[in-house]
Amino acid sequence: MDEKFWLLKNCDLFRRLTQEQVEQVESRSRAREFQRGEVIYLPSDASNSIVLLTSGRVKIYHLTADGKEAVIGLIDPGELFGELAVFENGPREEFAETMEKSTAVLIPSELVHQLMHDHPTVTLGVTKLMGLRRRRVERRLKSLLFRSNRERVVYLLLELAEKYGQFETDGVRLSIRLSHQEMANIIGTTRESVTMLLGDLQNEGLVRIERRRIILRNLQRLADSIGAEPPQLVSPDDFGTRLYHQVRAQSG
Amino acid sequence: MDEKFWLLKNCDLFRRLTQEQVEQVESRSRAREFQRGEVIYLPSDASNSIVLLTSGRVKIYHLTADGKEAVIGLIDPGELFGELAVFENGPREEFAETMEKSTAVLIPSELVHQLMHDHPTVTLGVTKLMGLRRRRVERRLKSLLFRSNRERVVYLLLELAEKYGQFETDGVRLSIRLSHQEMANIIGTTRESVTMLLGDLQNEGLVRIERRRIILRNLQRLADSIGAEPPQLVSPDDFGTRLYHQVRAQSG
DNA sequence: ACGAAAGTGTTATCTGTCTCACAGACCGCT
DNA sequence: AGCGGTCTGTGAGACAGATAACACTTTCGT
Repeated sequence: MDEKFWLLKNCDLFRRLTQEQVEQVESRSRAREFQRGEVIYLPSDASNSIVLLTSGRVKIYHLTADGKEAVIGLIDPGELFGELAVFENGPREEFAETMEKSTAVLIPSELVHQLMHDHPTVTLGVTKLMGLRRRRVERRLKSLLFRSNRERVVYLLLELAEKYGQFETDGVRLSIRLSHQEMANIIGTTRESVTMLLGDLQNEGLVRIERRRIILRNLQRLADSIGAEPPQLVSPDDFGTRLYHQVRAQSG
Repeated sequence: MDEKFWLLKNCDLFRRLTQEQVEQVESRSRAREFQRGEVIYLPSDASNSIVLLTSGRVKIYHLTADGKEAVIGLIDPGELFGELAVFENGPREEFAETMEKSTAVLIPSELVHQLMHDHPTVTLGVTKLMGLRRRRVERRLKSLLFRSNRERVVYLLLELAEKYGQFETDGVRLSIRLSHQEMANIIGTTRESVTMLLGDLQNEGLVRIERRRIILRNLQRLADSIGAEPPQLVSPDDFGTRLYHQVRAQSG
């Protein structure tokens, strides 16, 4: 079996399909490799397929009139994106761009449509996906409205910890590397402010930065400092990550 | 037939149900009237039902640590809300509060669950709803990140025009009345700034304000002034509004 | 391993927005 | 019609954050 589709078979959404249906999805989808910084789709594209990321990382963003990137979300291996295509086939509204070398499977939206029609679990899965992602965006919205830059940075760190945090002896290490500019694009501020604020947090002993890796020394104290709940860390062997490493082990 | 449920029968989501099923929904749901400013649910509530607004207007918001309302969205008659309850029955995250005297039907989420199971169209409807609302939030997010207060106000006006705008001889009138404070809570700024900026826009001839009603003199010019697309106005006889007036005519 | 490109750290200056404070307008009630 | 409460308008002062400009460091491709 083609290893490129390994993830497909095991993706939440398609797990319950019959062998036959999986083969149909495989045959009608195409896998593609993208270099770092390549655009997977852009706003003027007709949205006739949804995308499953199999390795790498993707950012979804809008471009403002003066050329700034307003990042809406990050996508990790095992996650679907561009799924609004299921309902509309007009142009999309956002950019999807790889942040590192990545591979993705493009699934025609008619196919998904058909699967949803035949297979209630698929529909349910899509609904759940939308719901979860919507909640994520709503949380982001609330953590930006009325918030100072410091609060935004801390929120971002906590949010990242939830998804990428790994417990270590001296705190929680974020297994993702973002440039200050990229962080600024997520929280709507400038690169300089991010630099300064991370410096402050380091001086206060709340975080430590070593070779562009961020370690949160004390999750609780960090959360307290902005009156938020400390996040529930997703265990490092969660679904997406597990698959990711398995696939890498196979292909490496 | 109980007039309170008239909307239920004709709501997008339930339109395709059998007579029997509609009756089931009716019998297991309860309609309630709320005064202006009443809270329909709050974050600590268990989310065991979803809500259909039949008249009035509701705001969905989060409360920040220092007591500010971060408004996530407005709900109009015919719209469902609190629908994330379908997936989780932990506590909710937001407040739902009426902005005027309203009536709403509370539908137990197990019931919706069951309907979704039996009736693929219902699932599809819920999915569509989630997707659309997510897109709305994402647009909001992008129109707040990196945006000055002026841009935010203009965005808000354009967004309101899309939903509440009615063509008149001298421009587009917004058929919704929001206080400056309420607008500020939507775009994450202060009441004073909204007052000033609306004043500016009026001086520039872009809007006119008469007795708390806002008229956008020139949609195109307004949109141009912040490098945005002028919105596609939903015709005033759209689904929700139409039903709203029908119901009011019946009960009046 | 080297050089170019990308990312970081830091400063001085300038500007938009928040805060606080108050006066006046309007609105809904009885 | 009148009154109380909620909204609107405006200004002065303080401050967070944007901007711009630069030196330094790290990373990555070949």
